[in-house]
Amino acid sequence: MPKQSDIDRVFHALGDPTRRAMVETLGSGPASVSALAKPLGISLAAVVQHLQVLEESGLVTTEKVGRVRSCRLEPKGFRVAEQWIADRKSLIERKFDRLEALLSEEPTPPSGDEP
Amino acid sequence: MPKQSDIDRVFHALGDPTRRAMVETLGSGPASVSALAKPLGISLAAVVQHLQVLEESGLVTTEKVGRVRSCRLEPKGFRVAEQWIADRKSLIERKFDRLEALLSEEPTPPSGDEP
DNA sequence: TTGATTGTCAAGCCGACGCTTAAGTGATGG
DNA sequence: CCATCACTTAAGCGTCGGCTTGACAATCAA
Repeated sequence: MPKQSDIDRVFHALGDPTRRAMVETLGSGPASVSALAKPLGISLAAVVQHLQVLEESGLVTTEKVGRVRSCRLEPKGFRVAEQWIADRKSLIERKFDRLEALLSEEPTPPSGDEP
Repeated sequence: MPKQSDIDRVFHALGDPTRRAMVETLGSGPASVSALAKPLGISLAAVVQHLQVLEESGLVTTEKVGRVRSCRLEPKGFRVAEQWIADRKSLIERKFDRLEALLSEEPTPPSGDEP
């Protein structure tokens, strides 16, 4: 089970549109820092800062070979976010089910109480 | 398909730990503004501000009856976030599959090209 | 009506965050 | 070796976001 601080880090990381754009770029395969920077129109330094956040959140891993750092998506962080959302959704739907059961007043309810 | 601005709003809303705590509270059923404020230890005004963000993101709906505003989770916003994450994850896993295919050098590959 | 409850609005404070520039490091190519 | 490339680090700047306080509804109970 992921710790609270893991959840905090992942959602904080995904909260920024620039970082999400980087994640989307990485969706089509590993990329270097400058390749990530190009479509964003911001400085390399800014990208590096975002990468640090993404790495600490477990959404991205990087590996430096020679003078280029290669970045790729990491499933771990995504599972954390996915799980949290799935948990909330299941709660909503459980309520919905109960509501439906109440509203639909079936002709043959579990325990008939109509006249 | 959700618009970019929808995605922005949802992830921005979920990016704040206080708002996520509110969502978790609402997981066990609808609650009033002051009920939401109690476990957080912040002012009512702050909670109302967070509620505005949550409502604009489609994660929460509220309805005022009498002098109490009742807040509940709304599936719509969650689907937006879930979808975005699922999309990224599918990309990661697709890569993984291809990698496995390459690494495992099957004895009977789809199109044999060995000597 | 009076008073308490429940929430809303406006203003302002302040720390966190995203970004920039500038200077520095290490690998690579000629 | 020297220049270039691909980052990295540090410092600083401006804005945004979360929170508070205080004044102001609106509703309910006695």
